[in-house]
Amino acid sequence: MSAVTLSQVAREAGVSLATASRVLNGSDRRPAEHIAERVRNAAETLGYVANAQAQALARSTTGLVGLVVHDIADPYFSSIAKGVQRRARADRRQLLLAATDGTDQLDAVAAFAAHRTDAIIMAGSRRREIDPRLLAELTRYQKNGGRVVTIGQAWLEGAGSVTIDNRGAGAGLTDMLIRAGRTRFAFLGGPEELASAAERRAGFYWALERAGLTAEAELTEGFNSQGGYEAARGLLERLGPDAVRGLTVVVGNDVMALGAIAGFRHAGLLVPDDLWVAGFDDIPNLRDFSPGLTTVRFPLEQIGEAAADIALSHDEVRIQHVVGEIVRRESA
Amino acid sequence: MSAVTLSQVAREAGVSLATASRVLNGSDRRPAEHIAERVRNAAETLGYVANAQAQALARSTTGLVGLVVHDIADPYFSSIAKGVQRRARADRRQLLLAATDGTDQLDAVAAFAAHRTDAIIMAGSRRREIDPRLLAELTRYQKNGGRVVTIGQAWLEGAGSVTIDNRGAGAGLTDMLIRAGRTRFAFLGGPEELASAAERRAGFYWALERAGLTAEAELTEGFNSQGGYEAARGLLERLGPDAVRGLTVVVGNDVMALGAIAGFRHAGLLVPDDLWVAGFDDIPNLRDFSPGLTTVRFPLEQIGEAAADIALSHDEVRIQHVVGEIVRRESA
DNA sequence: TTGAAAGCGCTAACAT
DNA sequence: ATGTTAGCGCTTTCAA
Repeated sequence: MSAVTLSQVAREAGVSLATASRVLNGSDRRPAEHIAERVRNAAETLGYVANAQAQALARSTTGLVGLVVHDIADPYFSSIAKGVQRRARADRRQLLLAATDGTDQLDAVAAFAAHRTDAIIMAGSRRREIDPRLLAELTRYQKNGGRVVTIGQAWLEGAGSVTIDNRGAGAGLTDMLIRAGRTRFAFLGGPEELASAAERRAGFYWALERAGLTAEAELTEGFNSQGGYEAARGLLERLGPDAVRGLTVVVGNDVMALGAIAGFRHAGLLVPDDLWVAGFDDIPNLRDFSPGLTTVRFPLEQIGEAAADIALSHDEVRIQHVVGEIVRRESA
Repeated sequence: MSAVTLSQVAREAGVSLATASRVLNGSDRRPAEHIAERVRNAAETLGYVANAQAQALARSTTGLVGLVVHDIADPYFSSIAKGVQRRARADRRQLLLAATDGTDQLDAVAAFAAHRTDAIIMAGSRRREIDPRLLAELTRYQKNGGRVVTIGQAWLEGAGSVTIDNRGAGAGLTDMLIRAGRTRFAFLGGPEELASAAERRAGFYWALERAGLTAEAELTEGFNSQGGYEAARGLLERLGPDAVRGLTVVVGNDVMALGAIAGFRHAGLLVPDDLWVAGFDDIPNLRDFSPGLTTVRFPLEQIGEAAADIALSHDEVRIQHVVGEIVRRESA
């Protein structure tokens, strides 16, 4: 990575380092136009590309923002990432992306801290019990002037946040279904350590209880398509096809719900003919799916943008709350 | 972004800067264990986090790899990104991600060059006619020691590449369909400037021609779900529902194919009852889709990994060719 | 084995 | 308005 340096440009243009810096890399002081011209020409002919590392060192700010997601191939996270990216680019910031597959959030945060990102956005599924080392790392990062924004819940003191009303979504969705006349329910959820999974489940039970109903079954699997598939098969195994017929199955998220529908279908049960299924998020690929999945919409890209906005804003740390919107389609 | 510096650690430990550097941030020279211990303790109590920018400046290598995609929310690209990320992490590299929405690849590359990424992976849809400024920027980047890897086609001299056999896939898929007895075809494709779109289309026509067949229609729309939907509606408008019935519709990629199927469905035409549809890529969310989509599988995550592998490998630039595998499902 | 010191490329006081 | 120069935090050669 050798490259043309500023001083080479300065020499070529016959000006000082400082002048070259001023014309090439913004400054409030504007050198005379004829000299600026000379510098620009020199830069052009030499092929100068500013060294962001050196600038970062000198300016003590990197223009980097870090995003931690669980799985970038999951439409939930990739939609959020798209929003973050868009907002970051509007500010000419670069995005450092880490996909953690769940475990090594700590590594990712440490790497971001080392790279002195100006902000870190945590979209990774928050575990209910947060690794104290992760907490310590983030806290230190904040103490050093870094801004952190959490998506989902506001689980870090001093951090900005875009909170998602998972519990309300679970309750609202279930409630709507009950009012639509449904009485027989089951829940397929993700690991209870995932806060969002746990909250959606809690909302589900809260609505059920309020209506004097009880769930006929609950299964827990991975918070992904495969998990949904397995949960569906597990439900069938546990209850038998006859009992599953007529059930309204609330599933922890859309990706998992699609997997569950596939699982039921492979067992010969069709949604919405034999049973009903609903999910959460309203991920973009739902659009092409048939039957249309009843779900609770969270505007994922906007959530990403909002998180980036908080991360990049210079005023006080904000917490923004997002409430889902129930979208009724054919599946339930 | 103030933070504890190495010299603070060195002072605290009562050793020189050099020694502290050697124990904390790897080196072939290993200080005595008892002194290393002291340094590590000092770093721990002070909360030292190495400054990657400073290290980059001193070492003249950043440990960054840049990835340019078209749309990170598109499963094609997010799957590739997942593979790249995985491989990068195995090398403890950080991933700089840019989503370009098609146009500003140049900006993205310039930013990566400024950040002195060790490598740049271009997964963005390559336009047939490459912006000469983009070419110039990448060439300069290479001249300065940066490695670039292109995914799709090998369109940059001196760059590594994971090439995708789009033409072969188009021909193979169509050929298979013809041998299965299909005679009436249509093609729904993406913009002709996109190299992959154009190649798949070329393969389609090549196979058709060889069999003495001609396409009954061809439409071009956006290379995404929405484009597929519109193309389907357009096809219906052009040919009328009766002529569309019995058609085998080859679509430029899976995302677009799913959109097309939805478009047909909304018009009352069901796949595979009324017509057939096939796509390309075998994106992961196909798994839950019904009817199962006949497609040509390209191992997206592996392609990403391979690209990263070439980008990070120290030996000569490699070009790896990936041939698709036809996956026959219910849709065609 | 350990330390001193010269950079790495740039910015921003401070001088002129 | 332009130039000089002292860092920014770290690595690495060269001496000790």
